[in-house]
Amino acid sequence: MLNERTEKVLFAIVESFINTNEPVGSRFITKTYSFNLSPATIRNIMADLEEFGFLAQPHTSAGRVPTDRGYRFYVDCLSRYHEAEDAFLESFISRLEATREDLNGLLEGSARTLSEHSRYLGLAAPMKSGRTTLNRIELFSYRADYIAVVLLTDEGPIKHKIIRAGQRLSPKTLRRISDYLNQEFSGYTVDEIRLKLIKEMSREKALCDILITKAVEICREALTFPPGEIYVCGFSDFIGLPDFSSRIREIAGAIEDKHFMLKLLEQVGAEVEGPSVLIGSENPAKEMKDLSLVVSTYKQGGKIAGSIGVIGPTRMDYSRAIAMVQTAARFITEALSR
Amino acid sequence: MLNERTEKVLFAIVESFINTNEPVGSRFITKTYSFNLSPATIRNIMADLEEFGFLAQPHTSAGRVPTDRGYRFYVDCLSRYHEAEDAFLESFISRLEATREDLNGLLEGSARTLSEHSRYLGLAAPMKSGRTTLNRIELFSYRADYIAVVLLTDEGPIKHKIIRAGQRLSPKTLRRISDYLNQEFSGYTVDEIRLKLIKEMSREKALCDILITKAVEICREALTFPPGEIYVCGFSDFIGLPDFSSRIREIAGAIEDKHFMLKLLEQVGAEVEGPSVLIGSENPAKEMKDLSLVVSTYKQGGKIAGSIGVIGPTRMDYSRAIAMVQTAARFITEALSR
DNA sequence: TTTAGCACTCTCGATGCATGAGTGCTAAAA
DNA sequence: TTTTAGCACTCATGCATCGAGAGTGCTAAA
Repeated sequence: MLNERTEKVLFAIVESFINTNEPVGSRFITKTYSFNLSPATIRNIMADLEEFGFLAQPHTSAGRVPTDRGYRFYVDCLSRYHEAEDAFLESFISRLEATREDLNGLLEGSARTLSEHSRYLGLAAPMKSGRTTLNRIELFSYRADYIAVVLLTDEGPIKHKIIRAGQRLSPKTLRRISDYLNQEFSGYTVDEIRLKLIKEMSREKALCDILITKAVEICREALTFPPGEIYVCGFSDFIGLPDFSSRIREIAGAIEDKHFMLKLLEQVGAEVEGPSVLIGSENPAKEMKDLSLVVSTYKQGGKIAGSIGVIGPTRMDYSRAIAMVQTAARFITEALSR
Repeated sequence: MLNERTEKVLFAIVESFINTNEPVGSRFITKTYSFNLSPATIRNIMADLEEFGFLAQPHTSAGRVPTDRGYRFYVDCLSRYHEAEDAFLESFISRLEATREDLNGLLEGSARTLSEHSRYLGLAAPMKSGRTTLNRIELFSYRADYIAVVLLTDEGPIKHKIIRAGQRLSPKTLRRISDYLNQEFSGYTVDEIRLKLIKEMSREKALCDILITKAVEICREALTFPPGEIYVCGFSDFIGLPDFSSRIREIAGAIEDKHFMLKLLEQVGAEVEGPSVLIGSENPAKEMKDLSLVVSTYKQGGKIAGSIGVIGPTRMDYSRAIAMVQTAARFITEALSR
């Protein structure tokens, strides 16, 4: 559909726009790149590219600006001949290393590193809690009639919750309850446990064992998680980008909404292996219509354990962003598997 | 210094500016309030107020705008004859009630309620972790050579941390270590424990008890907390306020910096009882120079346990804000003491 | 097929001008 | 002595105009 020369020009235009954030004109291209073509020729090519929907003009007599389709072409090109600037990645990785020792902070640290190096928004989130595997569950009595439930998951992050017991339970009872829960449920994912709980409830009725009833009850309540964690870093740099200004409010709202962000990450990263890129209107949510998203999943024990990525303006530096997200994902995967 | 009429005019001007966010002129005042004075008289009064530093003019022929000193006067007036609109507070309190059941989410819920009702930034933070009282400490082995430490505090929030043990410890050893730690340290504040640890370290050397050595080591590491929690809600509404636009970047940066915010809350709320108000340049930090802060502390068991408040533009609705912060603080205090 | 040349379009910044809101001052009224 | 009416003055704002500059599309020549 496009000959090689046309592709090169398109690539150059997208690249220029990413760097300058100004509509790029025909003369600029001839000066900056050595195609050995006159501006007039470039103009002809540009007209073609506009016709095909890769470029757009903000107004007559302005230069051209990439459309989402233009970016898409650019990104697809990148993945071919892109090995990323090693020198840069070096510093990025060494910064990531700092987060390794602290399993708690691994995700947050990665998100922060990502945002600091890209100046976009850094994101990290473990998979929907339903898929995490329960490693251990512990119960302590707390205050008069509360129970503190601590869930250790295989994926690293601990979750805790304080729930109301309704009555005072002796340490011994608690221990027996937690022993029972551990024996029954550890090693299963939260989703599986939910299923088992339902079965358990019918069996329990037959047994009429008050201890088990209590245990099941506690477990049920402990598994109703709050929104779920997500780490979002780099807000201030991101919000200061000249690209939005007008829509700041709306965008800030979307970013602040953790449910929204989690859903987004989940939808995008769910099944794909490497980093995937969503450009502008390719995004499922309209709040994101002039933002782009680069996400990758990380794994643990062969299973997808969560996702990590960046959000930037559509004219983001995809080359770097992709390299960074990929590196970060590999890094986390590796850190988790030690 | 100011006669009663002058004070009333000043009050009216500040109030008008808070409502309209426009420099207020003499005619506007005569129309809106019934002082039965001509614009000319109001102008004279305004000139006096400007001379005293309560008002300022953005430029000749603009109306007057309150200075920080003007706001200060206004706020001091408020505290005299202000009981707040009960109808509004009613809905606020009922919204707060929803957060009561969940001790985990109490602070976050309050911050969110605060921000939703004020449209400013809602803040909540427990006191510097040094002052929290350790209720219980629990250890589990996790993975090969990690230990998950769970600290239950009297104040409600649980803290957890995963630390590297350096070697595999049997459940039995762990239990003995945690028994020892609980026996020695529960009931003390984190600061006190740090002190005790130092003493312990010298004693331990004498005893040469490898178990105690290990215990002390673990405890030391577990007590080095990350930044500390702070809940900040309502970013998007706040950032959308017309007052900043230009300084968004700087302000967003300050807000995102948790260390900064914690320090701010601590400095301000530290010792005072009721809600305290810092207006514009009264703030210790220059990033906050055209923001105002309304903070109050909440208590638990008679001790100050943390602070809660809102941040808004200097022209914020102080009357409402103060009432809300006060109510929220009382609410939390009450919820914690049940 | 490429390119030079040219007319055309549109943005952007500067300039000038009228308008209106608001002030300060002065002198008269209360 | 205090209040007010009147008036001259200031300044931001909006609007229209204008020229410069950047960039385009088209045509005709290379």
